[in-house]
Amino acid sequence: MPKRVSAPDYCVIARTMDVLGEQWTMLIVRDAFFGVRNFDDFQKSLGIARNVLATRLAKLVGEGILSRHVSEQDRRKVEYRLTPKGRDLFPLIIGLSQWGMKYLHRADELSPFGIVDRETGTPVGPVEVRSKEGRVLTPFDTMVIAGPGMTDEIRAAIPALREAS
Amino acid sequence: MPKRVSAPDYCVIARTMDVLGEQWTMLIVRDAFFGVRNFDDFQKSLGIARNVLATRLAKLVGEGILSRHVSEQDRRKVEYRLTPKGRDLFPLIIGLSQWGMKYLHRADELSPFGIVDRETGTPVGPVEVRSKEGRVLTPFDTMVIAGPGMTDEIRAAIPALREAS
DNA sequence: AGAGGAAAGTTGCGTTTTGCAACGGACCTA
DNA sequence: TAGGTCCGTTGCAAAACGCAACTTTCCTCT
Repeated sequence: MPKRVSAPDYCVIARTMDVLGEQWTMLIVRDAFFGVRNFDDFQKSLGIARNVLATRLAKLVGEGILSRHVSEQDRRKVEYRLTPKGRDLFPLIIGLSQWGMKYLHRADELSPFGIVDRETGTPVGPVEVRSKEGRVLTPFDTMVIAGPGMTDEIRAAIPALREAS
Repeated sequence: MPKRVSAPDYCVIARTMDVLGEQWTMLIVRDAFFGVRNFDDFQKSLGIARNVLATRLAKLVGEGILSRHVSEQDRRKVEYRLTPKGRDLFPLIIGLSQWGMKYLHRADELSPFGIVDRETGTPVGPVEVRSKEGRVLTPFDTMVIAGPGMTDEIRAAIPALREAS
């Protein structure tokens, strides 16, 4: 068991990173979205060390993001499939790919693949933050406010949040 | 210099994870969105080791996600601020927090803070994948298709993509 | 039934990264 | 000038990772 990287966990983002933030984890999830199911296919696709892959898959299964099924046809094979909880990572995977496409993709490169709306065949739209009414929001259009669980301890930890109290 | 974790980089998600996927990085970015600016504030807020924080900040600056400014008033202080490239991580940060809120937040817990639309004061809406026309898309509503840069090598690496060619 | 091979991990070992805490240099304040 | 603040750096121990060989279970072919 890897040591827990104890960032203060009053913020759900810190907890999320405890679950998803280890090396390789998001790439394994990406592969799962792309239809990869078996141990060896993950391993070959990623070039990850087998022991690390075993550890990561076990954690993802433990967290309920992947489920583990022994194949009926060939009981040597194990299938890892996204659970609903795992499928809810879809916007994050798409968001990562869009950010990377915008900033990490050289203009002269050709994309090896794309993710499209099955109905129209056109690429999915940009993942955005919106207001309840559907307006697209930038960071400047939002603010952090204290909730009912705010404590002095947390206020002390993130002085920048003071204004938000 | 940390060794590069060379996942095959034909996929922009892999490259993105090379930039953002190290431990602590997204938490540093989160803090930056929350208004944290200075070295010691990052360090105290996260409880991260100082040497690792120094390494991460240097990388984020090198990648153009944060910019580094020496304060005019007090030249000991250094300010790290999000660049436009960094601000474009907004949907990812919000997406992480929403996923965590849905799956990692106990029902009996009180939220210490929330992110709201500055105009209406209401929480931001869910980060979703949408079609060009605005329909919300699940993974089942989308598919992966081969692009102009698809090669046999890549097809071999991700057999599950075969159907997509 | 037996040989060969495929699939999913496991183990041992050397390298790399992280955590910790003390230290250093530059700068500000009194 | 003395003391304190802020941003890192350094040295060392502990943990995680990469590599590659190995084990186990099960399938296939003869």
